[in-house]
Amino acid sequence: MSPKRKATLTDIARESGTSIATVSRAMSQPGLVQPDTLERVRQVAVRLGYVPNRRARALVSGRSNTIGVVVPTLNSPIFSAALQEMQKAFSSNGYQLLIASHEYDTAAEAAALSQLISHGVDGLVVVGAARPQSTWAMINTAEIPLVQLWEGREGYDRVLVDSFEAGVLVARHLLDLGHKKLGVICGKLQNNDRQTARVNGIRSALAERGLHLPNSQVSEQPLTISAGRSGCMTLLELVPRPTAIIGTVDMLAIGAMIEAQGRGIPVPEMMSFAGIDNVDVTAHLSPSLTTVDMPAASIGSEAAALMLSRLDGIKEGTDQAVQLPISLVVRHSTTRSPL
Amino acid sequence: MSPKRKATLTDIARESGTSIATVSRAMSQPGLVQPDTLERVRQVAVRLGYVPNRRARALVSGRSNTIGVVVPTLNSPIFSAALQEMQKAFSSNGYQLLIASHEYDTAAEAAALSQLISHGVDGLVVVGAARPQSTWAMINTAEIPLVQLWEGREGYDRVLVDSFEAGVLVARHLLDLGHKKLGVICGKLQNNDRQTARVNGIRSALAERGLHLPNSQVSEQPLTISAGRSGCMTLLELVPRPTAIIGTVDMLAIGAMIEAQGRGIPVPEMMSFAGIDNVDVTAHLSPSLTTVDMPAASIGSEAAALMLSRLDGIKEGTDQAVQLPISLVVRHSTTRSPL
DNA sequence: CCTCGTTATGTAAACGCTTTCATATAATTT
DNA sequence: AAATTATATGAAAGCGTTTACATAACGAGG
Repeated sequence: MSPKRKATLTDIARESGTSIATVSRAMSQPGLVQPDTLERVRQVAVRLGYVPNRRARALVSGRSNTIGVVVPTLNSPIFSAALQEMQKAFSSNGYQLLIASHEYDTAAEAAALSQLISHGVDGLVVVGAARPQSTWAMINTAEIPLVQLWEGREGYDRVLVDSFEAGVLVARHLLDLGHKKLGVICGKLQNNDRQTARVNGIRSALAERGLHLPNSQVSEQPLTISAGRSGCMTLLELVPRPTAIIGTVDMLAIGAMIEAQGRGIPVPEMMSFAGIDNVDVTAHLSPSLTTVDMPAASIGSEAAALMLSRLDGIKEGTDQAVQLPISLVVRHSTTRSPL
Repeated sequence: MSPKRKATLTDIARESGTSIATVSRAMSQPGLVQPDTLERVRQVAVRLGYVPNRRARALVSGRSNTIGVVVPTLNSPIFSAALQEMQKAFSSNGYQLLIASHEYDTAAEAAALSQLISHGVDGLVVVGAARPQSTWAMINTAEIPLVQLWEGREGYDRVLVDSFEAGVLVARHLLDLGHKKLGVICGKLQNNDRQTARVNGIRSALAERGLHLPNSQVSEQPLTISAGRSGCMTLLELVPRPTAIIGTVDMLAIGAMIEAQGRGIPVPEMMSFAGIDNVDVTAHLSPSLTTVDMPAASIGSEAAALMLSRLDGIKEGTDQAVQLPISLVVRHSTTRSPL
């Protein structure tokens, strides 16, 4: 029933009375072998259930047809969406995705990258640019194309969305509605340039109006709904209470809004809530959540396009940056300040 | 920086005045080389920035330290959660995850599996057992450990949750509340044994009470919130209207509930809604959603444990099945039938 | 001393594939 | 008909490792 050893080129060569070189060509460059030989080889290949060994192929050709992707976490609709698109684009170009996550730990990220590199990936995709010099050095010595997502440093390809501007947009929107005291719930800021930029954007928008955001009005939290709730709890104790709360990711804003509603605070009449990212659910909540659209899926497809152009040698030389547009999505969770 | 060639064992051997075999041993079995030689080799290795080439290692050793995982989609909190756990468990055991998705297309799944196998993965993880005979044949000839998730056929390791029972639980709950006419919104049933089993479970619970579920009361939809909304729209046109709607995945139930609320139908007073999966948000909706807890994260970690035990050769021989418990989570979206 | 283990190291053969380079045959030109 | 060119195929050289197998050095037991 099942052949003991896996079929190799040598087996096919023997069975089809030809040479290993011819079989190799029949597989990868069919144009180079005569039609009848090709047919014969193919039949034997099918009969033996031949599957090419990509490891061997990778060893000799120096290419593995594999792309390494390192994301902070798989448990986020944002990164899932980007991954999903990359997976689509890469697999239809014959590439496989080697995926790792590091749970926002720089050491874990370095370890993952090192593994991927020694695995021989043809390219690397990472999120953000905040990582120790040693990690950058490792990436450099690998000498393979790198694409950075969301944020990115110069010198490497990158697909960007303006996190700072996202913070500005959402804060300005609330200020325009007359809110003077904001609460902010954000993710851990250390080694997270997306979060940092968003908060900085908020601060900058406040500064434009001569306002200041003391640390007491900022709550750092994990990126979950429950964390959003507890962040909200903290902020509600401020005196006077903020009239609006920004979650720097939607999940936090959602949690915060739910917590407020649970305490009988009418949203948005008494208190406004806004997020950033525009994940699916936000449109369906009641009230629907005002947020800033950050096109995660497009980031994924753009990244794939960028990487593929590098791998095909179409683009060479200097680094490219693609900036994707973001936009404020005003829904029903924000309204004029009651004060 | 000089665009130097990557250091290999040969380079280190030359520079350290020893042989390639000794260097290899120094790397992988340090106990076999004399301390001072070891030291000398290590220093040269560091100086040259040596990184072992896993492809070559994989070629000769026949192991790639890579696990292939094929999921229907990355865009689902269920699969993300499972992947997340697997990633954690595998990476801390020195394995990398090679991930592919197929968007519920069996041909795409077969292609992905073939790619993974030819990549030389040491093990495969798949979701469900519904795939053509040809795909199973391919898996068989690969002769590597396989773990099936959610559903699985005998003869291969599997981590199971009882999808049929999930359907039974949720339907029985509604029947107990006096509901007589149910609407069901489910995912595409073809080649999806999880969805099929859930619907069958619902049908079976109805049959226990002598009730029948005509196809007109079942709406097949993609697995999104919007799809849940449009599924709900269809079902609302039935005369008489169902008094309760089951979404066979939470996203569908959420969409349905939102649609009903949007039309001014009081939930749960006038109409009950229930889902299956118990994803994060369900607890925070208003009203919170009654659902069946399906432990996606545990499925991931159990799967990893099973696979690792196979790879370490701890477990040999017959297939193992791990059955994880599920449970009805009654929240506030379901109540007694108004009729 | 000579044989017998140990222990440390080197030699060389795989692993399965791609890819020059050379050769043989067929097709085209002079 | 000879010379040139194109086309198909084969032989063989790696790609960077691991791993039998062989060799050499060194005490120990007889």
